[in-house]
Amino acid sequence: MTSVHSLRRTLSSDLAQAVVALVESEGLRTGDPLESVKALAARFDVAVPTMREALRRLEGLGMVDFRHGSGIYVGPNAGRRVLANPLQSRPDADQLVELLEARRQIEPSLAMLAAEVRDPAGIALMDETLAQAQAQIASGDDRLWLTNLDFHRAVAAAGGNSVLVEVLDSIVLIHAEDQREILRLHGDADDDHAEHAHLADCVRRGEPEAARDAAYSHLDHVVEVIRARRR
Amino acid sequence: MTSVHSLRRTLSSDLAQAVVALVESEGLRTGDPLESVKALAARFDVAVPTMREALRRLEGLGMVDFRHGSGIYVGPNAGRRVLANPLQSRPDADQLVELLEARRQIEPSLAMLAAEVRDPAGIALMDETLAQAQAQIASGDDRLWLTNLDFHRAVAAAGGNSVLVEVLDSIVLIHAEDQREILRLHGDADDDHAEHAHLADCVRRGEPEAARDAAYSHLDHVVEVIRARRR
DNA sequence: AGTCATAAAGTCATCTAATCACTTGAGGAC
DNA sequence: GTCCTCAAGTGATTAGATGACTTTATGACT
Repeated sequence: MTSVHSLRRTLSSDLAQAVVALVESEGLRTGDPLESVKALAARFDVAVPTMREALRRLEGLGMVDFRHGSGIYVGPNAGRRVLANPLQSRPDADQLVELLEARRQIEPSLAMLAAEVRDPAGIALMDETLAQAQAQIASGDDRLWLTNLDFHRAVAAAGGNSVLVEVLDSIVLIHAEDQREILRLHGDADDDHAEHAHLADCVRRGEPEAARDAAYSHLDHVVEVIRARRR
Repeated sequence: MTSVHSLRRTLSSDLAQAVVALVESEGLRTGDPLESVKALAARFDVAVPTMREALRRLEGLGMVDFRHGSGIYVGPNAGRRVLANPLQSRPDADQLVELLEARRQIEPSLAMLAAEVRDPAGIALMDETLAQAQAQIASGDDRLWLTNLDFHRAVAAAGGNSVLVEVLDSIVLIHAEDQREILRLHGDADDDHAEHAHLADCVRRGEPEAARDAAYSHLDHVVEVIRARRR
């Protein structure tokens, strides 16, 4: 059952690994420029098209960005271990339910950890996103759904475990575009916000069980809304 | 906080997406052959190197495999939404602890779901990996650590939620190579196996709370073993 | 009939070279 | 100082070539 596929080494796979090692050894971060394709090809003594193929591998993973006319930059996924597949198609109705059920299973344990650890940066992010959501509800801002995603990320961040942050972020990203529709179907942004606020309170107060239950009932509610739509 | 990076469309990114759509529309699965690079280039009316760049993006994600002299095949990650970054370096000691703590937080909820759902395929896999592990312990087989990974995957599978299976698999893959060392440090394969067997019993019997606690104490034990090594 | 060896065709892997589109920085004019 | 223009550098895509690998077809032998 252990995954078995092509293990043949190619220059492009070795080069991709070498670029990752270079990014790490030079302490580069998202947004930092790398050498140009031509310079990298020279550094590793390969042809430009071969270097480009290697860099496209990295680009597919979000580890580098090509900027036309400007150069190659370290991408948003540099240093990240768990990823959302950027090329997977939008979930259908069944898959969306499954996704939300997965969240309903996982997020309570993340909320619990958040209430135990109460990482200050995560707490600050929770507060920030709650305030922003409040303002967006008041002004009818269309971007509320994005802010709600950020709230969930912030809860994960309050647990102080970067792997869990990546996991939650990956799950959320898979159906990011659907969140807008979910919010619309929910039909009550104030109610949704109140559930978020209650969860945040439990986390802030350091009540793991309450936080777990708040996260569960919030996600359970969302699952029910989406289930209802499927009938 | 929402990720912002290059949104400029290129042929290679459009082509990558088009190949994914082609794989889906033709119902292709891991291991199935695609058309040759040359034929794909002709199909999409682009030059071969451009097609190759697009396919390298997909290769980076594990969605296609290039086989020298043979052709392009659908890769192991086709259809998969949550991935482990194949190019991330091995975790250092701190990161390994963080990873295991993440598992300690998540796997109890997966075990709980497994005990609630008891998906037959997942249960069968659990039984199979336990029996295999038993045989490997008896014969001193070096591959025990691989089988133990499969056991954890099987528990996730028993929950019947494919997103959670991918999540668990991704987390496990991040530190796959370290599992060998973890098992060595644990020093007691029989004890480890007994913990697995106990967890499997709870799942089989449909006891969610017991399964959750079994998973937690098992992972907690592993975390302690690794922490001890760090001192 | 089946098996084995060889050659040809097809395919990937890497390279060289060219042209076009975009960005950045330097220099000059005001 | 600011603004504009141009040149240099950079990515994007194409065309073409050679070498390494795999698969298939054909012929010879048993």
